[in-house]
Amino acid sequence: MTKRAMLSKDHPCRSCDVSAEALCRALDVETLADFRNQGGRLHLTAGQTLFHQGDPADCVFSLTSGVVKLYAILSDGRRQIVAFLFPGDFVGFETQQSHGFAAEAIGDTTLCRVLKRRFEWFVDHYPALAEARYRRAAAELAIAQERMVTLGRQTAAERLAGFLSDIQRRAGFRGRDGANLVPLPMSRGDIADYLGLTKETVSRELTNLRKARVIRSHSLTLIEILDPRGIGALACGLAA
Amino acid sequence: MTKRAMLSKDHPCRSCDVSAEALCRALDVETLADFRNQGGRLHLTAGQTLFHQGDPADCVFSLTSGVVKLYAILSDGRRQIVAFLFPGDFVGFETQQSHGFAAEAIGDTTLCRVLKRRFEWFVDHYPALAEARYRRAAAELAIAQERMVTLGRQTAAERLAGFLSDIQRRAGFRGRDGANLVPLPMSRGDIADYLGLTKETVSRELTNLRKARVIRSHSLTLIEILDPRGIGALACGLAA
DNA sequence: CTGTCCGATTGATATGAATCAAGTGCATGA
DNA sequence: TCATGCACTTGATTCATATCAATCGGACAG
Repeated sequence: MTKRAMLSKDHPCRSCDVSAEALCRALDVETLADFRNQGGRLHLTAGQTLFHQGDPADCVFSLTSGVVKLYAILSDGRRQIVAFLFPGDFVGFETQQSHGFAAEAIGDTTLCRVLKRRFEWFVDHYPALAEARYRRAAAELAIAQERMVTLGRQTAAERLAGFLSDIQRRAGFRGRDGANLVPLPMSRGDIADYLGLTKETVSRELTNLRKARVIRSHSLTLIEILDPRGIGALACGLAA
Repeated sequence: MTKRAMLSKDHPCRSCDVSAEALCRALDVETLADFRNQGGRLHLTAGQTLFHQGDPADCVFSLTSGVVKLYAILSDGRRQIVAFLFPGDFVGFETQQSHGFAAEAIGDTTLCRVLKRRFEWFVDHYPALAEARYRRAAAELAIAQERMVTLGRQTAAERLAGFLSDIQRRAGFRGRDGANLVPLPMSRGDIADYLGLTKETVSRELTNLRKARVIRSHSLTLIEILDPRGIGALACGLAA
């Protein structure tokens, strides 16, 4: 690629269809050209691990397509999924030397990878990137604190309703008939480990929502929200 | 106070006995003098509210003495304490206009308060402060993620053991006889709402630890850890 | 001292979700 | 087309923790 192309609007990062919130959006075109030369693309298929708990944390990642789960495993096999990462999400806030959590792809996934040292050089030299990184960390913190409320004090039905709302907000889309569609690319077991429940309970609560005509299943991995109000009310713990 | 005093090692912020991790430590003496003029001290007594859920978030705070609880209340009264704040801790990472959580003093408390706009001016002009703020936010995020594991997947006994370890690390001290002392200034109900349990369960589990000779109570608000290994093993979910 | 109050403890019982145990149904390959 | 496997669903039962209900005990006022 010519230098001209690197600096143009045709720069590959500019055509990246990742969400507008991706950290690299904080960089202007010329900086982006430099930045891009630092990293590489990474493809993962379903079930492949990006890193394990305890691995050295020497890279940062930006998710461009697919979904990744971030999780901890306790000594006896209990698992807690700390976050599902969607396109535009960033991995690499940890200031420690090693990853406190494992990361694994759910389905095909593409990421941009940059050496953490290099990334930090950019952060030091481009205040807008530092600012964007801080804002993302603060936003993640707020999300994590909300999740404490869910995990500590909500019932199974409330957790699931909240989960569907969240996914709808982050990855939901409209069908051609205007249907409120929510993709569930992760397994019931993954949802359970995200919500602090078992897969059986997740399954049962989905059935309840279905029977209450609040949702409708198009397939195992695609549901439709028929009653957004109902979901919202449940998620807030307002309904009985 | 003379300008000379403001710039000297005798600057009041320098004699502040807050932990070395306080954000203001990122500022040098001269900057600190400017910074100090922006804010004020705030004293709260037991049970006083610093701010409510939904209040405008126009100030940031640094805790210099005492303990504060940060919590959410659901519509039916369920409560989740998201964090206990100790001296050196910072409040004000939220990027939203309003507080997502309420903050209330547990016992007598002193805080430094700075208008958020002013604080942000300092952040923009002193990269070391921006860096320190980011690192604190990232550290809080890691703590929050660990807490998801606790709240989602640990048993009552594990949660309590982990809690005692945490408090010991943050606020524990040695008795004159070398005893491993842990202050518990918050009520059993507060501990319960922090751990996603009830006060009765907290009380019972404390009794179990006492009977197992893992801890000893000096008073309601001061316990001694007799068997740190035991506590540690339980906290990790290693013991039966 | 003594009574009162309020948080903590302890006990009895209830319950939501986990666990254990079959099915069901869809996708995949022979 | 049919077997095979796997994830999901559904049902029966158990269990950890919540809830309900007495005490207990230290702090404090009178």
